[in-house]
Amino acid sequence: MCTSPIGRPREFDAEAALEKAMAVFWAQGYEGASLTDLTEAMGISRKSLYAAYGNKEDLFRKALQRYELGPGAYVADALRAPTAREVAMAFLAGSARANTLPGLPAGCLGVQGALATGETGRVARDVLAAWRAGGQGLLRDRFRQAVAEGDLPSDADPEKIARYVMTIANGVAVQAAGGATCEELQQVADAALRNWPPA
Amino acid sequence: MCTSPIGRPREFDAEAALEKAMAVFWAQGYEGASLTDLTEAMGISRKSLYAAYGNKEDLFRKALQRYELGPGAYVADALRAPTAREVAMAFLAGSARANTLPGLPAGCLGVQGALATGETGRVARDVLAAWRAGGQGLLRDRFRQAVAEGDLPSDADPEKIARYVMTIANGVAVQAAGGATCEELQQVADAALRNWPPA
DNA sequence: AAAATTCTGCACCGATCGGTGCAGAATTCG
DNA sequence: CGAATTCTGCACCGATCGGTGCAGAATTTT
Repeated sequence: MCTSPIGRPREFDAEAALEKAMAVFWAQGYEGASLTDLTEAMGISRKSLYAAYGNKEDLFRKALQRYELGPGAYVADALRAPTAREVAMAFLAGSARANTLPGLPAGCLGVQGALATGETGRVARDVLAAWRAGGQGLLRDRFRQAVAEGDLPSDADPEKIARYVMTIANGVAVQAAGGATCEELQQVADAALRNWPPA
Repeated sequence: MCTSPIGRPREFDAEAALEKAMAVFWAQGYEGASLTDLTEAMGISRKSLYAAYGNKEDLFRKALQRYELGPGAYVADALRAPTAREVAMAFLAGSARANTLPGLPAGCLGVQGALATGETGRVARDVLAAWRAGGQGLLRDRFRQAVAEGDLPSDADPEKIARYVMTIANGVAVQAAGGATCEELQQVADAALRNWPPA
């Protein structure tokens, strides 16, 4: 058995470096983040990056996972709220907050990362589109459960409600990228959920 | 006096070619649209492009202006509606339609074009961010007028209402890029304006 | 000590980028 | 006709891209 592999041990914190990479992708998008940008932010050499994370696309996928567990954790939190309305409120409030975190890029990695790209960024764009669609699916499932529980009226359409909520969140991300503050975005979220269910 | 300049006349329709360029920028973003993509879609040579439009950045600016007069004309139309609520409704309905036009890219040029880019696309990104902010300002001014006319209550905040409406429109653009249909987006718009004013 | 592994850092690869120069044909003026 | 202008198309520029190879030092194991 071997407690640690033979050879010189890794000198950098792989998790901390991944967090730096996440921030770069977040701020500059997949294609806008060059390997030089990434390695400089992560404080490691090109070779170390490839040895530790694979290639740029692999690094991006890992950064997206890191985003889900860090700044994007509000999604999972919101889904645990007791009622559908509270789910929606927590989701939008979390979105407003996560899109305006001090010290981190404004907006949402899932929006900023690769809405439109050239051919080289097609995979990243598809990954993010699927990621956003997945999140919307989670909301829909949660609202379906609410209908089953009587928390939402039986004629409510979970799909439409999920799309409504996610559309606001997407708009919030774009607004944040343009400089809107958390407070301003929270007001938008409040207004969007003034009557419930929305559809 | 000279009715036409000396020399061989231009063989392509500059307006039609600009429309093609607009579609390419719309679908692929500023950086994602290479000169080869553009010239192939426009059906002209590289040299003709530079002679007729300047450089890539100039072409992008002209394409954005073309967008305002074509697919984006719903904004100006909506602003002419008689009441604030009708302005908002027309704006969101037009947004839903313009983001899902058959034969043209899904989404909004102002969103797709350059949310996040590398250094080379910084100018384009700033142009688009300013463009979106400008549109929001137009809404705000229109809502200010509505307050002055008594169409909106005197305690209504035109700035907040404009931001609310624009956030929905931004979210609609992202949704459309992900494949949402016009009908689905219209339902979102309906829900967002169910109670009025929203804030 | 010897082997194994990872480190840093630089040079280099082929590909693509935006943009330009040049040659030769085409067309319209005086 | 000759001058002027724009056309097409290809080759080329320097820069940057993602990714790799290599050399030599460092640090761990057996």
